[in-house]
Amino acid sequence: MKKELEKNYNPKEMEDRIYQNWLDKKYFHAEVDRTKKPFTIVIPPPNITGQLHMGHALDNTMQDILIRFKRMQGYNALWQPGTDHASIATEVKIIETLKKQGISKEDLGREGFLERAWEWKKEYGGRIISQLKKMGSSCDWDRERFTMDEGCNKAVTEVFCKMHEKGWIYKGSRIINWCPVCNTSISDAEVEYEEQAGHFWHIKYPLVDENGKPSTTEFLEFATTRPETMLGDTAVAINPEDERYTYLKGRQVWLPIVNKPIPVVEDSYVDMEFGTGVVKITPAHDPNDFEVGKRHNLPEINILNDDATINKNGGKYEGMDRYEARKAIVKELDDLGLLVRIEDYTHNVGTHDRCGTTIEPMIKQQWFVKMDELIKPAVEAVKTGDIKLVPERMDKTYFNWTDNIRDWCISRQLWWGHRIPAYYCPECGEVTVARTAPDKCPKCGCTHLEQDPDTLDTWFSSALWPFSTLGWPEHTEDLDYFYPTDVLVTGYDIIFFWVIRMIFSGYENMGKKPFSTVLFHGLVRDSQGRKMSKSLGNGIDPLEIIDNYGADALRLTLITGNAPGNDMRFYNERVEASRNFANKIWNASRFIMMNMGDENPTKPAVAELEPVDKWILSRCNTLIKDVTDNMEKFDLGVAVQKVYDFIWDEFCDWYIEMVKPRLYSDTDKASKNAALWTLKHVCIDALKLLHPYMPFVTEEIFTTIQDEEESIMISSWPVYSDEFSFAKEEKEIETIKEAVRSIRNVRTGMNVAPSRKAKVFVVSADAAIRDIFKDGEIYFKPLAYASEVEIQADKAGIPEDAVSAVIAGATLYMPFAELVDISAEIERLTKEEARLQGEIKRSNGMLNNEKFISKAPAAKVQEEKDKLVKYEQMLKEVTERLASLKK
RNA sequence: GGGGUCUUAGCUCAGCUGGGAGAGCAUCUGCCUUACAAGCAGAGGGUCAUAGGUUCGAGCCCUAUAGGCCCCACCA
Repeated sequence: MKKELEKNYNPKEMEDRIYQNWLDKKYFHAEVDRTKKPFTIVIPPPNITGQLHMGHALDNTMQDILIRFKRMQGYNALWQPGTDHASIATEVKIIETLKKQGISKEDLGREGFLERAWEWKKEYGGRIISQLKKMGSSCDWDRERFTMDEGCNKAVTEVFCKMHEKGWIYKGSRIINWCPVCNTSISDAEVEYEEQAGHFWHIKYPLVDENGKPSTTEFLEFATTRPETMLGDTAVAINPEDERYTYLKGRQVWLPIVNKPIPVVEDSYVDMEFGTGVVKITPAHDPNDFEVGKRHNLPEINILNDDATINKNGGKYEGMDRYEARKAIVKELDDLGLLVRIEDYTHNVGTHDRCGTTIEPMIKQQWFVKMDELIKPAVEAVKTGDIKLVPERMDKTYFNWTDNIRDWCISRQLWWGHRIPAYYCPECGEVTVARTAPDKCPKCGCTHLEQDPDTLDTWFSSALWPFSTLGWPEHTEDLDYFYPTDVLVTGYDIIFFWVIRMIFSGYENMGKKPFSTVLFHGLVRDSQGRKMSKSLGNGIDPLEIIDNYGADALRLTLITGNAPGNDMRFYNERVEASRNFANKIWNASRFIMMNMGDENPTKPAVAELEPVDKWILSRCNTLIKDVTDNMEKFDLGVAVQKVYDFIWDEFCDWYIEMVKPRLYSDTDKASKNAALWTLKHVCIDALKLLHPYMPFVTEEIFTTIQDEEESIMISSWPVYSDEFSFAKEEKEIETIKEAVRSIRNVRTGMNVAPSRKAKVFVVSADAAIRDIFKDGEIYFKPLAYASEVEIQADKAGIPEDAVSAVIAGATLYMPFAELVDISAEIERLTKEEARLQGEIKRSNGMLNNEKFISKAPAAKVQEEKDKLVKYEQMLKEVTERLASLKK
C-alpha cells in the first residue's frame, strides 16, 4: 500500500474531485447492451426555474441509491436526466423580471418574449443540474433532455394529433378555473382550496306577480357568498321534493338591479337542509350552477372580463373590480330593502396554486382531454399489480382520483410552452389539427391560417417523459431496450399531476406501462415539522449542508429513520450524526491500512481463522443478505441502518478491539494475517453495501485500501456465501460479548479505574462455556482494558466476598470485596431473579402450548427449549449468589 | 361529507408476514486508551394514545373513542 488517507475526514475537496473522476471515466453512461439486463429510472425533471431544495435532495438521493445498487448488481443501469420547461412557473418568473425593468410581456410581443424565455433557460436551466451533481447523482448526463427540446416537441405534437384523431382531445366551451392574475385557465389539479373568512349574504328576490311585475309582498330568501354573481343569474333553483316551495313551481322571480324576470327551476342538486333550500343559479360562474343550467337550458351570462373586472353585461357596474362590485351591489340591495342580513362565514375558496389568487370559474373555449376511456388501463394497471405503488396505501389515493376523474383542461393562455397544433381558417372558421402547419385551409383553400395562440399544460409534456426521453415517437433501440422503466421515485404530492398522467400516457402511446414500481417519499419538513417554504423562511439549503458536512452526510441523513411515503423532519443534529459516521468509517479504514503497512494480507485457510474472524465474517455475510433483501423491497432506511449498526457496533467497537492484540504482536504471523485479511475483506464488503448511500467517502477509502479495482461504483455487489457462514462461532462470540459486558458493568458500577488490575474467575457448569473462556485472555485484553483482567476458569482462589457478574451459563467473580456495594448488588440480583422467573414462566407457557409446538418451526421450538435450560441454570446461580450475599 | 395517516424513551423517529421493546440526539457516570473526544466504556428512562375484541401469545390484526396531520369533494 503506497497510498494513505488524509489524517482527517474532509469531504469538501474530496467530493468534487471524485465526482469529476467519475464523469471523466464515463461511469454514468449507459448504452444498449443486450448481454445485460437494463435497469432504468427517469428523473422527475426539475423546473428550469428551480433551485435545489430538500425535496429534490431526498428524491434524487433515493434514485441514486437504487441506480448505484443495481449498477453494482450488474444491471445496465440508466438514470435518464433532464429538466422541465415549467410553463407557468417560468412565465411568471420572467414576467416578474421584466416588470422590474418596466417592460410588460405584451411590449415584447410573443416572439420577443419567447426569445427572453430561451435566454433565461440558457442562463438558469443548468443551475439545478450542477446542483444535482453536487449531490453525487449518477445520471447519464450525456442523455440530458428538456421537455421543450426537439424530440419532446415532436412527441407532444404526435400525441396531441393522435388523440385528437381518436376524438379524445376536443375543444369545448366549458366551465374552467380562471386565474385573473396569470390570465390563464388552469386545471382542477392546480386549484388549491383555502379556508377563508368571508360572509354569507342573505338576500331576497321579489316574486313576479301575475302582472309580470315584481311583487311587493312575496319574496324568496336565499344566501350567497358571492353576491356580485347575481348579475349573471339566470334562474333560482329549489329541490323538487321540497314541500315548502311547491307553490313556486312554474313561477318566476324578479332579478333586481338587472331588472328582469328569471325562472324558478327544480333540481335535485339543491340541498333542502342547507340554508333556506333556495339557490340562485349563475351558470357562467359556478361549476354546479353550470350543470344545473345545462339541464334546464338556461342562458349563460358571463359577467367578468379576464382580469376579473365586471364586463358590459354588468350594466352600470362595468369596469369595476369583482370585490368593489360586490360591495356596491350589497349596498344597492340594502338600499332596495332586499338585504336580509349578513352572517360571518368561513368557507373554502379555490385559489391558484402558483400565485394564490382566488380563481374565478368561467365559461371559456378550451381544449380538453377526454378521460373516461384513457383512464381505464391506468386503473387496471394498479389493480392487477402490473404497476406497484410503494407504500401500498397510495393505491387508495390513486383510485380516489381515478374514480372521480373529470376531463383534463390542457390549454393555457400562456406563451412559454408547447403551442397547440391547431390552425384556424379566418375565412370559413375551419379548425385543422396537424403535425405540421398546413399551407392552406383544407375546406376553403384560404392561405392565411392562424395557429391557436394557446399552449399546453406543462404536465402534458411531462406525462410523456418516460418514453419521449428515450426517443419516441421514433422507434429507437433505446426505447426497445430501456422501456418500460423500472422505478419512478417521486413525492406523493404530485401523484395526480404527474404519476397518473404518465401511466395512462404510457399505456395509450406505448401500449405498455411506463414503469413497474412507483416509490413515494414524503415531504422534508423543518425541525418543528413545518413545511419548508420561502414565505416562512424556514427552508434549509441542501447546498449549505453539503458545504458544511458533505454530500454523504446529507444523503445519509435524508435516508435514515424514514419509511417510504412518510414525511420527515430535518435538523442539523441529524446531519452531524451522519457526518460522524463518515468520520468513523474513515478512521477505522485508516486503522486497517496502518496495520496492513506495505503488504497485502493473503487469504487464510479456514483453519487459520480465529473464532472472532469467523464471527465477523459470518455477521457480514448475514448483513449482505439482509441489506440486499431490504433494498430490493425499497426499505432503504432500514437497510442503511443495518449497515450503520454493523460498521459502528460490530465491526469497530467489537471486532477491531478484539483483534488488536493479534495485530500488535508479531509472534503468530498466521493469526495476524488472518486478522488483517478479515479486516480488509469485511471493510470492503461493508463499504460496498454503504456505497449507494455514501458514494464519496466509500470511493475514497476503496481506492486507497485496495489496488485491484479502480472504482467502487463499478465493483460488484457482495453476495451471500456459504463459505462465510459460521453459526457456531457466531454463538460463541455472542457469549463472550455478553461476558465482557458483564465485567465492564461490574467494574463501572464499582468505579474501578481501568488502570487497576483485576482478576476474574469464571465458574460454569457448562463445559463448552468453560472452553470459550479458556481463550478469554485473548479476547478480554483489549475489551475491558483488560491488560488488567485475567481469566481463570477455575473456582480455586475465589475470595468469599467476590463480586459476581452473571452471564449466560457462567458466573464471573471479581475479587473486589472492599469496593462492593452489597445492597446495590442485592437489588440488582433481585431484579435479575425476577426477570429470569418471568422468562422461565413465558418459556414454559410456550413450550406447554400444543399449538406452539405443532405450528412453530422446529428450530424455534428447540431454541425455546435451549433458552429455558439456560434461564433455569442462570436462575439457580442468581438465587445461590443472592442467598450468600444476604447472609 | 369521503379517504388516508399518525399517537412507541425527555426530543425526532425506526420496528419486515403477530413470538425476547430499538436507534440517533439529550441526560447522568467514568475515561485523552497507541484509528477516531466528530471518540470509548457504562447507566437511567417506555402499562407502545384510551377502551374493548380475536389469539396460547398483540406495538403489530379487528372494533370503538380521543387528539394531531394530510389528501379529495366543495352546500349556494
